[in-house]
Amino acid sequence: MDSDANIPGSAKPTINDIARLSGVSKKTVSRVINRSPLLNEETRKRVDDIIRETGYVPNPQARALALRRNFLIGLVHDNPNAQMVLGMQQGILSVLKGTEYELIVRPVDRGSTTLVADVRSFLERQRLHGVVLLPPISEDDGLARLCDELGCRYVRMGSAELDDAAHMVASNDQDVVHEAVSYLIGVGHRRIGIITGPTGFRSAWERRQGFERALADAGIAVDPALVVEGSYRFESGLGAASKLLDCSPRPTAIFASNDEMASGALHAARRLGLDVPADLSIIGFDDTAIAAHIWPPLTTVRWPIVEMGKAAARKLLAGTIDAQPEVPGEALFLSQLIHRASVAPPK
Amino acid sequence: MDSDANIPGSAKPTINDIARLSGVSKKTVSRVINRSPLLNEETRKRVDDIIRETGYVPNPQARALALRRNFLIGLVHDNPNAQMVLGMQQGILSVLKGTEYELIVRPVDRGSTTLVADVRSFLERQRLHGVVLLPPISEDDGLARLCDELGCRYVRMGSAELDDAAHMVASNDQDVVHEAVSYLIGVGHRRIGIITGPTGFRSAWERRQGFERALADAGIAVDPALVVEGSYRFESGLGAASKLLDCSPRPTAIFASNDEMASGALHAARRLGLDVPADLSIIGFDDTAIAAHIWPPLTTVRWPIVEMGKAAARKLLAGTIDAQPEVPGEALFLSQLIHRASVAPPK
DNA sequence: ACACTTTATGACACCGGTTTCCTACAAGAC
DNA sequence: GTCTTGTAGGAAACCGGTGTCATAAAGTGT
Repeated sequence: MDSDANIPGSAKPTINDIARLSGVSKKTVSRVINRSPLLNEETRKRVDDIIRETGYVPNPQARALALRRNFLIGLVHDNPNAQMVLGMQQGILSVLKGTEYELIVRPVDRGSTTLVADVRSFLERQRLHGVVLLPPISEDDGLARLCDELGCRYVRMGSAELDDAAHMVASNDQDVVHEAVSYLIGVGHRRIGIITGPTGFRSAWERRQGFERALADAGIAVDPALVVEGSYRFESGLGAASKLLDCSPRPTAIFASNDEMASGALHAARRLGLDVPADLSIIGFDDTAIAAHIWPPLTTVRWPIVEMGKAAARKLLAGTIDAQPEVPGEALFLSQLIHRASVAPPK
Repeated sequence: MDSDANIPGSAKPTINDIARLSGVSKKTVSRVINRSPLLNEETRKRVDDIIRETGYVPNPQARALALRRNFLIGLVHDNPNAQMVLGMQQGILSVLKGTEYELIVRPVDRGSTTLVADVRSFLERQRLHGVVLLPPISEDDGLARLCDELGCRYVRMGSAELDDAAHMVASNDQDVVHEAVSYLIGVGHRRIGIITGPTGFRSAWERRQGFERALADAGIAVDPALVVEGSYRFESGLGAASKLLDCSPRPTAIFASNDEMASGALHAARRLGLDVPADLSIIGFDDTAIAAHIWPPLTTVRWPIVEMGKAAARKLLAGTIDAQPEVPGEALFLSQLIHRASVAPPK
């Protein structure tokens, strides 16, 4: 059978071995591998059998050299949220599994002035098949242009539909925040604070927009004192919530633009002796592990992150041999409000 | 200057271009690239200047083919702890940064019967420079043997020093748990429960061992009823803690073998109306984000995970051009007990 | 002055695929 | 029976590096 496939030290078969064994030329073997249509069925079968018998697998390095293109998908990110990055990886990898593509991870510095140059040299060197850009750097149009210029496929993850839907996998942040804040209003809250994400982040802007729209729709004016900027970090949530809870009259509910800041807000409330949700309702965003495990369990918004990763990978593989059917309209994913125990009617 | 380096469409220079421009042979350029010692200083400089001027970068695919070895480090894992996986990635990547190595991520199924075969085909295909094995699969000797057989460098991450220290980056789980439990005993606890990790995991065994040794050293007998197995998941922590708190006399402290189970235990205590730490002290393990953000902030053990990642990468790069000085004795890393607010003397 | 290293470099094959171009042959048109 | 036309498959060059070995020039000892 696989006589020499497992003998340690025995070299792996190459395309030449297969050609010799099946009595055809390299090129014909290559045609078999690449499912060329102009091939005699009988020849194909003969070569195919040899390939199976020997356990031959084409050498990816040689292919990459000849094709000037690697079977690698890059994940370029600058995102501190471990769960998000890993969720993405998981989604992408689940689609890549069984194909000849592999995932290569490239964290970058958003702050760096050489960001675009760094990514450029990475893409040029590795000749990736495609890249997935995670927020916040996915919001950088310069990177998208770079990919276009380099002929590298790309998908941008984001919190809102952008113009180039072809390259976008997005979630409906604004709408779901609208829903969340409307829900707070629905249970009776009128003074609602928001801890926003940092200025310049699309996600921060979208979420804030959803917040303001919900208030506007309910005929509630936005009190600027109830809008405090955070940095998406725990400490900033703690600080921002303290500031909000100093206002008078005190807000009865807070929407935090991510879970980490929401848990900071929870701590701030506790320091003031406030009970959540009796004295203060809190809603977060992301549904990280912490949301479910904190006390009280946090009402929050769940991003279908793994699904989005799958969609991104499918987009990148579209048109290749390994392509999976692309689900139509899967550019926009709907986040979901997860009801737990951090919301109650105001006293 | 870099006349054609940035003209879109202009092909990237190859080794042939450099050879032609500097009037030497390909081989000599290759020698310059690889810092060959038997090279005239003057020639080197001339070629080096051309390389700099043109912005030439060797094609990694061609190198991989010729060398039969890729400049890729693999991260093979089957670990549900996002923070741990990402921390590792971060550590590894910080060492890889600036080198020509890239990181390629490969999650696997521990359960799968084809585990070793999967990893084998992955390694054979990609011809990685080396791999980092994360627990729990790093505990599988079969994989280590496989790497040896394939001539692939590897580093195993683990929770205890194993025999092959050359391939090991470990933490002192047992000792630090001993320290943690001794600390509980020190503040007065006598009935201490443990939620262990699942049987078969080295980390679970080590932590349990540390627990038992600490009790033994204090002359306290281990009550089998106070040892409950968990699965490292939140729900199992909740369940296990409920079981422990049903015992009478009730334990006054619980050591949970990871933070997720510790937070489950916290919930169990809250359901029974128990105050942590007044009625029940809890110590966790991992220092995940949740530990600091939960209420009360969890006393726990911090793995120097990023540092361990760096060490692993340094080990894999040792002896290469990109090698960084290997810190001697960095096979064993010391975890640290982080004191927060979930421990108090028993009533 | 001679053989004998040592040093610096080049020619050429090779890694394992793909692409281009060409040939041989069979089928169909006239 | 000759002339296209189409199809299956092969030869050789190529992708961009590296290894092996040969060679010319310079240095060394006697």
